[in-house]
Amino acid sequence: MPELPEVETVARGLRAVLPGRRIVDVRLGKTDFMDNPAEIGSRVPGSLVRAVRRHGKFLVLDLEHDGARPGKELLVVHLGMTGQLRVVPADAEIAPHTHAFFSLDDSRELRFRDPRRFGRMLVAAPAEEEKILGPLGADPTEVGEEEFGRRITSRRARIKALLLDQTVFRGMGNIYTDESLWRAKIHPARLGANLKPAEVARLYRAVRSILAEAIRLGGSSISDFVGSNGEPGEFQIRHRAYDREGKKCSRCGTKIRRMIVAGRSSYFCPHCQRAPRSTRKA
DNA sequence: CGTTGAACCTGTTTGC
DNA sequence: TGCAAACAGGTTCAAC
Repeated sequence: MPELPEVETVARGLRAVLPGRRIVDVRLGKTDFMDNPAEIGSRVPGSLVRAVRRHGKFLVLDLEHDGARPGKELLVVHLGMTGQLRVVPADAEIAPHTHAFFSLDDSRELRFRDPRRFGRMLVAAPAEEEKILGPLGADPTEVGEEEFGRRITSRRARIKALLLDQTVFRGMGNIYTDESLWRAKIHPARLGANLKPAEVARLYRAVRSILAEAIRLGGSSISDFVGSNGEPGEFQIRHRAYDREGKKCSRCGTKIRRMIVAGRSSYFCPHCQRAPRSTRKA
């Protein structure tokens, strides 16, 4: 669920409360989704949170130790499918599947909850950042139109696969990919290299406007997404394609269809988004 | 290069 | 009603 707008929502929420706070204690539950749980337990306590950043779907907390053993650390978190990061009073009830507790110096706690444990968490030295986040592609909210087009038209993979590929663009997931393709009137099975300039231009505008609006509305809450303050997002009410199989396209009235593209459920309007010859009929 | 399917794990929805 | 299958915002890896 957490795609770029949801992770951005969490990042903004954490940014409002964490910088300047000290993490005084760390307690861990299940740790099978952590790269180095023992290191998290030993290297995070005592650190000061300097900044909160988002890189694609990754969240990065810049930590700094002062005193006896000064140094910087990065706490890297990926929310996977069902991950949540929330700041709550230290005595708040513990929700099921809460696997990490970071006690703060203001009687509150940063908690990580993840029922499916598809998330990821690790602590790393700043020098390791490039190795971890370097492979990620361009941020779709910052990329220029020219580079956006180049990354698409230079490839013969399906546009859906390209938008989902985190080494092409970082942050898009199944929801925003379908919403963007619907708005741009492009079928998910089209090949990147076959998109015409006008289509690339439409897609560029669609991606950027969809992501911007989703961020503005705090992301999409399909079943359980909440921001760091526990508030759900509201963009799901604006969905025009995702999870709308059988419902009418809001542009033309044709029923939205679902098909598997790039291994993922893909929702599209068969009238507005014409299929390429390769997949037509069947 | 590009595609497909399975795996990771738990919870919810759907179908018979 | 009840149980099993299908499905879910993500990523990664093997096989073709």
